[in-house]
Amino acid sequence: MTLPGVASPLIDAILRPVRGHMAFESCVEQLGSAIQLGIFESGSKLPPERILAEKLDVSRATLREAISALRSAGLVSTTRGRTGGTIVGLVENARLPDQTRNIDRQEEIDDILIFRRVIEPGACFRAASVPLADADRELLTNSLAAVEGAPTPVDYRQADARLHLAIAAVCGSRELTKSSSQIQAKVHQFLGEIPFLQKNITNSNHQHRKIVRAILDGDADTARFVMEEHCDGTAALLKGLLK
Amino acid sequence: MTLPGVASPLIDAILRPVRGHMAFESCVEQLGSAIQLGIFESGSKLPPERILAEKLDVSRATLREAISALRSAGLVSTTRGRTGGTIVGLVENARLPDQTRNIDRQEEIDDILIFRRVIEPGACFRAASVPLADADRELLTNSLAAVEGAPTPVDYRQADARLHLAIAAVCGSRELTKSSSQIQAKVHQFLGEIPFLQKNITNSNHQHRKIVRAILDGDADTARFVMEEHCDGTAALLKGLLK
DNA sequence: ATCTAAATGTCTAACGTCAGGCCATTGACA
DNA sequence: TGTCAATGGCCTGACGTTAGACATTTAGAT
Repeated sequence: MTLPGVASPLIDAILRPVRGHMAFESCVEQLGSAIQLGIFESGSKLPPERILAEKLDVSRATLREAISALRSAGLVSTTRGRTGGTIVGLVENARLPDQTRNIDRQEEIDDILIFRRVIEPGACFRAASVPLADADRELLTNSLAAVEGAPTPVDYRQADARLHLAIAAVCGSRELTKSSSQIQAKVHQFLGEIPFLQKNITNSNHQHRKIVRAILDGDADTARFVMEEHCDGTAALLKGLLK
Repeated sequence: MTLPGVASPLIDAILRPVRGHMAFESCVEQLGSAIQLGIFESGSKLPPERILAEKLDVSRATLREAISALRSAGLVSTTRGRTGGTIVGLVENARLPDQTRNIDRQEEIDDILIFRRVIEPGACFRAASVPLADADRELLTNSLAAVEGAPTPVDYRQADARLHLAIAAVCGSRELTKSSSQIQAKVHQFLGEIPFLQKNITNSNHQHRKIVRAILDGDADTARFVMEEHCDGTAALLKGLLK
């Protein structure tokens, strides 16, 4: 299935059961986000429909419609037969049917940035305050390395989202992870609409390193403080460039 | 409708649109929680079905089934005619059909307490960091007064939940408010299962006062720190008494 | 060659939900 | 006293979702 790597421990964390109706839309959104955030790596296979349907807690029929939509959008392709399955394509092409009405948009941006400013520093503080399992420590260092080694802007943004998600995931609260994944999906979407600024990346990388180091060292205050600055930086950028 | 007071500014905040299916269950949960948290005060009338259905974004048929369930549970009673409506009954009687399977329960408690420990201190910090409108400041002082003046344990727990929710609400993020209301509903449910300890209440009241004062004074660090202690106190209590 | 396993593809009956209209009841107001 | 407006109560047709059974395709094992 999905190749082992930074992504795979996150899959189970991000694939929370869809709640009831809107089942189709929610599936498209979750799978689409997961693919665009690189939780499912390009070229890898999605789990079999029956398994995926179970994880998302929807019927296979509904899941299939969602996959069909993703296929129309060019995000995945499907083959049949024994080794068949749904393969994640290159993300560059794809554009999910815009769901964003421009009304309320400014409000939505403010909303998510406030929420983020609460969640992410809090998650850093928590992550640094508790003893972490080796797997968690490794997840963090691998995620950090992936961000720093990202060759292209698209890869960078995906790796960045995964790092942030990983920090939430090691806290051990499903609800917290869920909120973080919502946030990453939205922020990722917004970041895709502004130019890629080298200066900002350099700065972010510096902050990422400090955050991960502080978490691994158990320095909760520093982890939280640097994440606050990091969030403020992104917020300023988005507010400035996205009007 | 609902009497003016601390509750009414919160109604619109907590009544977020239900998403699609599970529509019935979600309605029961939202309305039931709102009633048990005292967002709808005892003896007051719910908004007319047509209005409520619109706010919850469900069909009237579905809403009516939910209300019918609440009626069976003894939470509300309904009268017809021009001045008819659905009246909120005394909460003491009621017991929503348990939705909690005892499996996963410990896990659920840990999950929500971790989430709370992130959300609530973060919300305090945020609330103290931004200039608050007069209405917000008043909401906070009124909510605090309601907690301190609560005559019975049930009232106390309701008022407590509302104070916490109010702090989140003044931050101005719908997502944050939503998370907080989820947390309050769960924590309120758990608190209802442990004895009412005067010592703990005295301590909590002291912390509440400090928190609200710090928020109103713009002392973000203090607000956050005291809320951290407050959450830790509740967490310790629940973990100790709820096994 | 043939069989088996693993995956996608397809169909159907039952159910929950929706939108909207109409009916029944009751108090307020002219 | 009679009318009206606001409210809960009820019905119908359409649609999305579910659960499960069954069909098809393909690669490997026998």
